[in-house]
Amino acid sequence: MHEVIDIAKALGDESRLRALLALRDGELCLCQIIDVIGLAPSTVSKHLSILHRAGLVQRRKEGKWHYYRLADRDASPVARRALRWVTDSLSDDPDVAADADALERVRCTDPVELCGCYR
Amino acid sequence: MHEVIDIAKALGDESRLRALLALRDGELCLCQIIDVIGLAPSTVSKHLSILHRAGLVQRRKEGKWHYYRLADRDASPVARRALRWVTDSLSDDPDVAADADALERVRCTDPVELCGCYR
DNA sequence: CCTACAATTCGTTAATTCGCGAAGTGACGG
DNA sequence: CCGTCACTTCGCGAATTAACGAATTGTAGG
Repeated sequence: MHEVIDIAKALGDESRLRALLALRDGELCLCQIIDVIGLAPSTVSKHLSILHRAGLVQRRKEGKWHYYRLADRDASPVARRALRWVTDSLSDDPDVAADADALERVRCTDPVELCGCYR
Repeated sequence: MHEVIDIAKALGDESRLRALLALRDGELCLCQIIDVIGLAPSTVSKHLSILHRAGLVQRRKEGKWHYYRLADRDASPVARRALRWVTDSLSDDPDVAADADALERVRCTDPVELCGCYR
């Protein structure tokens, strides 16, 4: 019961949905997500940690960068199904499409250069 | 996007999940749901209206009774899928099973007698 | 009519949540 | 070491939400 509640709560926020959908095409460093979402680093970090605790997202540290990706394969059946629900439901969403455009630009940028989310 | 958010928010609450699952086996009058959930009538009414606005539940008035049922067939594809997600995910949940037991007793009671939720 | 009853709406309070900036961690590069 | 950078944790206000009881709506029976 609580797993479902945690997942549903995690999905009940626009910023978190946008972050999730941004991860649809592969893992991202937090600063890239910050760039797409456009909120304060601490805020985005918290959102991702909520998604992580709900089992929707996995993290990987590499040096000072923290990479996030959809849990997908490693997720529980309940989480995996929730993930498919949101990604399918929002595949044609205009906001998600706009984020995808922004992401494309972000992906073409040198990661080191990109992490100017603090500047 | 907003449909997904409304649905996810509606599902991110224990009382609402319990109410939804109680409707799994067919429509119920509000007072029956109140009896199962065990919260104040005004609170349960509000929960059901949230589920209704999210498109997860439908209402039907008959005299002074208001019956609720899962939207299922009449729901949008997004809502229908969410409904299947929760009902499947919680099919073995102990709390839901306990509510189902309570419901069985409720269903065997004369509806007129049962609506003593205010007494 | 008038009362009783099912349900909803309203107003309030307590708890949770979202956002931020400031301070703290931990890794890398001089 | 020391500073810098990426990120997280902490602590705070503002906004949202869950719960209740009181008041309101609407239907059915005396």
